[in-house]
Amino acid sequence: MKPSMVTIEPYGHFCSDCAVREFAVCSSLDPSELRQFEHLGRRVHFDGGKTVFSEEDITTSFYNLLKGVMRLYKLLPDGRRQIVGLALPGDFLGMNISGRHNFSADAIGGVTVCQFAKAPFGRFIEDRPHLLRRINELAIRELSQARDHMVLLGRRSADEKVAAFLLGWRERLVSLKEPSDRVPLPMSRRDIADYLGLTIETVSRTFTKLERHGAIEIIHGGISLLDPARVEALAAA
Amino acid sequence: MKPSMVTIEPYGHFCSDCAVREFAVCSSLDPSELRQFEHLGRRVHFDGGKTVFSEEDITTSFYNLLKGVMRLYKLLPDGRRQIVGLALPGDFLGMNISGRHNFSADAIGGVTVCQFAKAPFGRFIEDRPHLLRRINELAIRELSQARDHMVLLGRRSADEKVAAFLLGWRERLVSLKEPSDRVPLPMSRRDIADYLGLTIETVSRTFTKLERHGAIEIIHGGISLLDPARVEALAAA
DNA sequence: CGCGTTATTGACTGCATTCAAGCCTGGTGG
DNA sequence: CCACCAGGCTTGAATGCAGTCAATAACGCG
Repeated sequence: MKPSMVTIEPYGHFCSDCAVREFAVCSSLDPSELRQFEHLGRRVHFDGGKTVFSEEDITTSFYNLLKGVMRLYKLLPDGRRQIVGLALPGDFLGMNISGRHNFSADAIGGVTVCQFAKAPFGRFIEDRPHLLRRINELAIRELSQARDHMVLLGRRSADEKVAAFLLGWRERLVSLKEPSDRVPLPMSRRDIADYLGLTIETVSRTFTKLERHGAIEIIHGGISLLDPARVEALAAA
Repeated sequence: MKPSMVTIEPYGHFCSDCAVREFAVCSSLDPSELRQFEHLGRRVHFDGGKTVFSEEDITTSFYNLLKGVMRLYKLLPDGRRQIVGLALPGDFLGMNISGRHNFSADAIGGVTVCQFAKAPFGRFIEDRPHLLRRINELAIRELSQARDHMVLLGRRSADEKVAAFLLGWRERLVSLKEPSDRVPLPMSRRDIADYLGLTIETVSRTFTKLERHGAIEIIHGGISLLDPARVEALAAA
């Protein structure tokens, strides 16, 4: 049977075999807290392309990404899109102060999230400052990434953007202990373009240029980093 | 006597007359906590142009901006600069997870900050989750601003960038209860350009164009918004 | 096998940058 | 008080990088 687009597993009893337990928000919880925590979240699966939440939605849930990749983006009224982040397992989504998500989030390929209803999660945090501290850490880390990305968007050339993207993406995957020189790129050229503030044509041309120069090889579903040093030089640190 | 570039006031006894008490981090503290808090911070004044902290500095202090405007920026090795934020009174600076500031911060015009040594401040937070919660709120607000700015940098034209900047800046000043249609711009054209990912020439040309169209008037140290609706239309929401 | 989608490649355009003068303003010293 | 200078700002002309428009190629899917 073909899986439905959104599959919900029953509540509870899953933290023990959770792949992101060590580095997600839940890393701050001790074993007994973790048992209570299990009952707050449920695993939900989204097929590729599905929208998990939208920019103007009222926030009813937080999400802990367990598996897969998500694009976080904002749209201008005329349809121009800027991807403001690519989420990987361990990322925590949904915090805001306006009561609304201020960006949209789609699954890129299949995705599994741990979904928490806002109110009970809020109550759970209430008397667990170490969890709040952990959430704060993650927010500050994202803020730092956001600032780096602003530099890329505002001050780097197309070549530098693409090179920096490949290295940065590889780096993030490595920290999730994926292998190394073969860099999978599950997102489309359009996604890459919208992440880097470019057009698909420019991304495509730049990939081809890098390949012609022997820096990378374009393979199915990703690239192979043939000459990391050369790519680093192009990224202009 | 001409004031020295950095003036340090003695510790303590200043929260009571602090202009940002209501909306800065300290808004989360009750009166008795505030009295303790006073002894942690000291006011420091920086003249215009002075650097308060630099990108690669090890973090030894946090800062609560009391008065003035600061530019927060990152530099590329070849000197290109991207301003990643403009800080106004009430903003809290210095949080990071790497132990180093990951951006630099200069005073634009004279600035007064409330400076907290990292260790005692950390200890003070320890058993005051409401303060941590407040810091988290501010981080999330900044994250939201950062994402908006990414859209501007990656997907907006020069005209849209400048128009959106003027409106956004006015909005922030209004929320600090500055008047309205006269928008002071204490920062230089270079600062504006580096904030918007443009060159000074483009910023200057765009200002002139807006003025010729009757949307704004360029006045000394700022602009006057003659036709806000027109500027909003140009900003493309 | 054929269709629709995604990616690549090419030719041309145009927006923002670069290069280059000139202007205006504020501060300094005669 | 005014002349001069330095730095910031404005304006103009020319260039070039990335975007647009368009055609083709490759792929995934039924």
